[in-house]
Parts: sequence; C-alpha cells; structure tokens
Amino acid sequence: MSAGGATAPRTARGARTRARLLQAAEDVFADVGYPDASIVRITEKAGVGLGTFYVHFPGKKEIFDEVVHDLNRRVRAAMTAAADAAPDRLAAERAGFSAFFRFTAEHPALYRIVRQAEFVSPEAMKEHYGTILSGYEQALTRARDEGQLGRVDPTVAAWVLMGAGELIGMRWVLWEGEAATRAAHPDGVPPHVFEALMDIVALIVAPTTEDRTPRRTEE
Amino acid sequence: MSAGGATAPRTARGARTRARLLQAAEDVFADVGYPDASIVRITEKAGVGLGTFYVHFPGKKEIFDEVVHDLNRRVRAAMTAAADAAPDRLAAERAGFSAFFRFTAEHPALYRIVRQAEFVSPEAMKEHYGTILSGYEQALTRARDEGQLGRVDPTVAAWVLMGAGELIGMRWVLWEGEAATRAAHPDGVPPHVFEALMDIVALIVAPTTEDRTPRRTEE
Amino acid sequence: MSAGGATAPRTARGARTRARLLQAAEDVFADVGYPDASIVRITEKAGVGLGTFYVHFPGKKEIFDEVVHDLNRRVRAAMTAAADAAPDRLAAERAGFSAFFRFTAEHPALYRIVRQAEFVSPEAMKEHYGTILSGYEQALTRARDEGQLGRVDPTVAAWVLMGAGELIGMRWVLWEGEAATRAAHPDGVPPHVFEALMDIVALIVAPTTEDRTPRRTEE
Amino acid sequence: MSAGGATAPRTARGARTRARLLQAAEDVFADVGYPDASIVRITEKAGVGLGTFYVHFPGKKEIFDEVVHDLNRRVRAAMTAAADAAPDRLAAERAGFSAFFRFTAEHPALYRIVRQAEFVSPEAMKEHYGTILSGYEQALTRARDEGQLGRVDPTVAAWVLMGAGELIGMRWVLWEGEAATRAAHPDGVPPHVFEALMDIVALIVAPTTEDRTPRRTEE
DNA sequence: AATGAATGAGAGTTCATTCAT
DNA sequence: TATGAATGAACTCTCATTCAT
Repeated sequence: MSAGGATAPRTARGARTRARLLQAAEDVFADVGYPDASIVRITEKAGVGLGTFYVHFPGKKEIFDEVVHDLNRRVRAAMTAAADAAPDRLAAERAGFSAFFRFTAEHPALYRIVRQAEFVSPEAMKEHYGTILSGYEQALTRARDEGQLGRVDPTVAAWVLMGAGELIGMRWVLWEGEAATRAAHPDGVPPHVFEALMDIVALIVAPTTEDRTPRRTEE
Repeated sequence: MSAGGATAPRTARGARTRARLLQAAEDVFADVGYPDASIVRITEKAGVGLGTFYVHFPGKKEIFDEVVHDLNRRVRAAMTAAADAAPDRLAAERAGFSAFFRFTAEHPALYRIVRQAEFVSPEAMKEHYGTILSGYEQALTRARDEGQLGRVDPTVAAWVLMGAGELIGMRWVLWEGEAATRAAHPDGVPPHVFEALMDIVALIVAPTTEDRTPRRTEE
Repeated sequence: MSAGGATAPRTARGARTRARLLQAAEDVFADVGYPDASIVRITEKAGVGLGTFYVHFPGKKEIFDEVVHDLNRRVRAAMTAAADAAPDRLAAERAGFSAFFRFTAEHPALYRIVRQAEFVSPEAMKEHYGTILSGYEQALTRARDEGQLGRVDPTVAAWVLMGAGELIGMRWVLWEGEAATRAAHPDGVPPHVFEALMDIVALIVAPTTEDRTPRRTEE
Repeated sequence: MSAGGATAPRTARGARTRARLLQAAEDVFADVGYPDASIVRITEKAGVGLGTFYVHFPGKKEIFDEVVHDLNRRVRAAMTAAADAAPDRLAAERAGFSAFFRFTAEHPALYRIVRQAEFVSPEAMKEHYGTILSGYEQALTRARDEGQLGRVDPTVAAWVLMGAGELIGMRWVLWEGEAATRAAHPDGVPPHVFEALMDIVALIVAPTTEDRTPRRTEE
C-alpha cells in the first residue's frame, strides 16, 4: 500500500469520478468555506455516493490541499503564459495583472479558498504564495539586471505588487464583480481601476534613472 | 453597538467578565481559527463557566464581530496617532506603516482573525477594510490637493498600499516574526525590508513633478 | 423554616409580586406549554427580576401546580354559581355547560394547561378532574334520587358529560373560537352547537319513565 | 408522506432500523412525555447509535408526527374492523367502543401521546381527531338517514361520544387499568362501566320515536 | 424583598469517517 | 469501484437553579 492511502485511480471511470469530486470540492469550498463544506455536500454536488469520496481521497484536508494546489498551478500558468509574450517588464506586469484579475473573476474560488488556508493547511498557503512569489522575484531580478527596474528591492517589490493585486482583486472583482458588468472589463477589473493601478506599477517598475536613487537593501 | 441580545453588563463584575471573554475570544480565534474556536475553549481560557458566555453574548458570531470591531478600532487608533504627528505625507506613511507593523507584531490576532472573516462575517470584513480605507483615501486626497502626491488615483493608491502592508506584514511579521528577534525591529519588520518598502512608497507618494505625468483616472 | 420553602409573602408588596408571577405563569404556560415556559419568560412577563421568582416559589413545578389549582377553583366556582340557581337538573346542566364554555373562552389556559399536566404533574391533573367529577357525581346522584335522572349510572354519566364538554370545548372554543365572533356566542360556543349538545344532554338527564329501563350498574 | 429530509430507507437493514426507532419513540414518548423524551433515550431503547437517528428522521418533531400518524391509523383500523361487522348502529357503537378501549389498554401510548400533541404539533393533533371524527360523523349521518339515530345532530353527537370515550378511557384504562385485572375486562374497561356507558350511548343512538322530539339543529 | 451574574448538566443536531454489501 | 447505513465525539445553545449584593 502506497503512502497516500486509497488515492490513485486505476480505471478511466475512477479518474472521471475523482475529477468530478475535485471540481465539486472547489465549488463547495468557495461557496461555503472549509468548515461548512461537508463531505456529503461535496459528494452530492459531484453526483456520487458518500462512501465514494473515501475511495479517492483519504480525507477532507487532503482534497483541500489538492484543490489549492490545482488552483495555484492554473493561476500561475495563466499569468506566465500572458507575461512571457511581453516585450518588456512593464508590459509583462500589465499582462500578468490582467491575467490574474481575469482568472480571479472566473475562479473566485482561488481567493476564497486561499484566504482560509491559513488555519486549514498553512503548508498549502505558504506553498501557494511561495511559488508565485519566487517566480515573480526571479522575473523582477532579471528585469533589474537588464535595467528595466528602478532601484527597488526585487523581493520586497514582488510582495508589494502581489499585495496590490490581492486587495484590488478583492475589492473590484470579488466585492463588486457582478457577472453582468464583467463583459465590459477586459482586464477583470473596471478599466479606470486597471489603468490607475498600472500608473502606480509604472512608478515602481521603471527604467533606472540617475535622479531617482533610493537606498538599496539586501536581506 | 449594544443593540441585540443579552449584552450590556449592569454591574462592575459583569463588565469584568465580559472583558475577559472578549480577550479570551481574541486569543482563541487567533490561535485556532473561528471554526475550531469552541465556546468551551473560550470560556475555559477566560476562566468562567460555559453558561456565562451566553449571559454576555448572544452567540459565537456576535463575539467574533465584536472582536473584529475592537481590533479595527485599536489598529486605526494606533496608525492615526502615529501619522497625525507627521510633517508631510511621506513621513505620515512611514509612521503609519511602522505603527501598523508594530501593532501586527503585538496583536497577530488582527491578521489571523480578519482573514477568516470572509465566510464568518462578510459585514465585519467589509467594515474593517472599509473604515481603514476611507481614512487612508481621505488622507491621500488631501495630500494630492497639497501637491504631496504624484498624479495617482488616491482610491486605487490606498488599496495598493494597504495590500502592500498586508502581504509584507504576513510575510515578515507573521511567518517570520519570532519574539526573540522582534526587539531588533523598531518598525515591526526587519529594517532592510522596512526601508525597501519605504523606497517603493516614496515612488508612489511623491511630490508632483512635471516630467512624470501618468494618465489620470476617475471613477 | 416551614415546609414549602421560601413561599408565603409577608408584605403587601410581596403579595403583589407573587400574584403577578402567577398570572404571568398562567399566560406563559398557556402560550407556549410547560417545557418551553422558561422562568425568565415568566419573570419578564411579570416585570420582575429573574431571582425574584425564587423568592416566591420553590420551583417551576410548584408554580405550575398552583396555576392548575387556581384555574380549577375558578372554573368550579363559575360552574357551581351558575348551576346552583337552576330549578331542575336539566336547567343546571344548561347553566353549568354554558358557564364552562364561557370560562374556557376567557381562559383558554385552563384547557391548554390541564392537558399538559399528565406528565408534568399527574397529581395536579387527578386533582383537577377529581374535584370536578366528585361534585358532578354528587349532583347527579341527588338528581337521580329525586327522579330527575333516567336510570343511568351517575358516575359514568358524569365522566361522559365531562368528556362531552371537553371535546366540544376543544373543537368550538379553542380551535374555532375567534375573539371576533365570540360576542355572538352567549354560551361560549355557537348557539346551534350548544342546543344540539343540550338535546343530547336532555336524553341522558331525563326524568325516569317506565318504558326506558336500562340496566343499572354499580362500581 | 415520505416528503422531507433523510427519510426513505433504501436497504432492508435500513428499514429495520427505522422501524425499531419508531417503536422505541412510541414507547419513550408514552413513558416520559415529549419534552423528556431525548433522542439518546430513544436510540438507546432502539439499540442503535445516536447518529443513526438522524439517518432516518430529520428531527424529533418529525418522528413524533409519524408516531401519531401511525397510532391514528392503527386505532382507526381497529375500530373500523370491529364496527363494520355490526348489524345496526348500536351494535356498531358497542363494537367500536370496545375496540377503542382494548386498543387503548394495549397501547396507552395513543392517549398519552395525543394529549401532548397540542403544543408539539397541533397539526398532528387536528389530523388525529379530524380523521376519527369525520369517519364517525359519516357513520352517524348514515344511521340517521336509516332511522337508526334519534333526532340528534350527527356532528355534535360524534364529538360527544368521542369525548365520552376519551374520559372513560382515561379514567378506567389509564388510571386504573392494571395489567393484572385486564384479563377480566373483555372490553378494555370494567364490565359494569362498559355497560353503563352503553346504556347512555343507547339513549343517544336510538331509533327515532314520535314522543321524543328534541329540537333539531343544523350548522 | 429584589436582583442579575454565574453555572454546568443536558438538550438537539452535525459530520468526518468506517464498513458491510 | 461504488454505496449508504451506522457511529459517537463534539458542537452550539438553553435553562432551572444558586448566590452575592
């Protein structure tokens, strides 16, 4: 018997059931939160019997971790795909933020689930922020080396920009993002908000100039 | 505030018990999270009988709301007190962030509790961010009118700065803030992080100059 | 210290408080039933502090018993007063039933409370039915001796008539007795029901005749 | 009937458990009354785990309603079976009352449970009396049309007779019906009581004669 | 006499998990 | 693989009663 319990599917039918459970779990965790997301609720949404859950997952925490892992992978893929095509750092930021907000608008689960992870599964949370941040940091470091970033600390800048994305997303995607108006938001948030944010990002991510020489800091 | 349920204490003894329960609730919510914060746990920590809880609060959600409300009031008081003495906007930002990180270091409950509020009590969460943001926004608008702020949208800037504070605080106060090293952090986070953050803030909050004219956005 | 605990009032104020509690208890027991009638509810309705209850009554069961006792005394007084003035047995029945229904209409508590007494306080219940029945039985026995009653067993007849009163009262006073229409019911129930009942009573309570000689039974 | 909640059993084992719970509930409700009939008590008596209760019933009130419904169906079946074989109305009454008292003697739960229903579940109570009464009324109306009933109102007569049965049953079956003496009571109550009751019933349910013409009433 | 804070046993109910089918 | 019946620990909340003031 392998480590993870009764987990890996061995038939096509099993794989399908497993996928349905994962999707249902994502929905339910996002809808009602981890504590109120009962296994029955998940299995009912998935259209399978209660007992079936334990055929595919060892328990509630494990499926939660997997949902977080999935969302993390998908949001990073979306952001990377968008940013990679950009000619310079500022364009990459614009593309990355846009992708992030659009992903958020389509998968509110990301936010709602990650924010609860603190108590449910701190590892999952750290993994989520960790993976995103390390990629971000590398990109910024590279940009700085290429003179595309002002004299700011790439690590701190990465956390600042991520924080900006989080709260702007919370405010204008989750709190105010009605499906009706979303069509008018090509970047996930209202255009004027996106542009205002880009203005600020441009101040941070800007080619080094002589007259602006902030203190440089290292860890 | 004292609207519903068996709430307002009528004797000095009652007021003392109520306060003990509030403090215990803050601790327990921060320690184990809302769902695992049972009433027994709270009353045991407070050193009172289980039934006593319901003499003072109608239920679990209500005491949670009150804890959030309290923390919100206290953190805003701390930030306002610090920022009010500052000569200009940048100094105010420095003082405000410092106060915020120090408060966070001493009351990790703030973070841990607010982040859970999404499902437990969305109103409490919106109230929390709302009150902080509206103050912040006003201060920035005033600063802009006085020429102390670059041509950035004050509302969006406020959310960006708040997001920066949140994630920096999460990363360097909650995840890494051991009591041992805290003495060496006069601003709540390691000095080099604080200065790196201030560098970035300085880019955003900077006197208007002619050569930097980002697009201006209105709601 | 006397048997009944802290019960007998020693001042005029105390007596007033006690009476208010009794009335409140009657109302609350009738409204929500014994199990849901909490002491707080009673004291709130009475307009006194919770602790005051235990100054006047040893406990919940005791006040229940006293409420039953009171209602019993009052309904019997009403029925006796009405029946005593009647010239013959049939007239006495008519007056007695009328008094009973009218009392029921004004004090639905009687019914609702007595019916619950079975489990709360069997003694109280037996006392209630016992006192009413024994008076009834004596009256019927006397009537029989005076030739005003057919050859029916007075004991059984008393229980039959009481049962009739109970269900007719339940059906046409409690279930259907709206305050609005009550003015039109001089006997507590709709006139046609009352007369139909009297027709039946007249069959039971009728002067002995030669051709109707039912078997006579003794206990 | 199987409308709401986690109710209908899908396996034979489930059906057995459900039946055991119903029987246990009937016993416990009758023994200690609704408010003191805790779910633990019921499940212990049924010999199943506490949680099992909620697999089969949504809650306490629902099982109560079902118990009442069951008893109602059974007592009506017993009475109907007995009365249907009778040649005339008086014989039907005799058979019906006998069946009713015997059922009561064997299932004291009926009484004890129905009497509490007032507060627990008024609908259940009304359904109970309603179904019995409507059948009774129809039978009496038919009898009257066939000249087998004196000039009495069938509706009121039905309630009167039912009331008689209730109180006679309460007095001589519940209060005095010891298992020891029951063998000597072929009709559920002591023979002399039964005959005395039948004497009275005979006065009400009697062929129309010219010399007895009480007022006739209609609704 | 009057009060309300304090208490803990016990209530109904939920739910992650196990297991026989 | 899939299922749903079964379980009991743990939860939130109620309330009759005690007691210091």
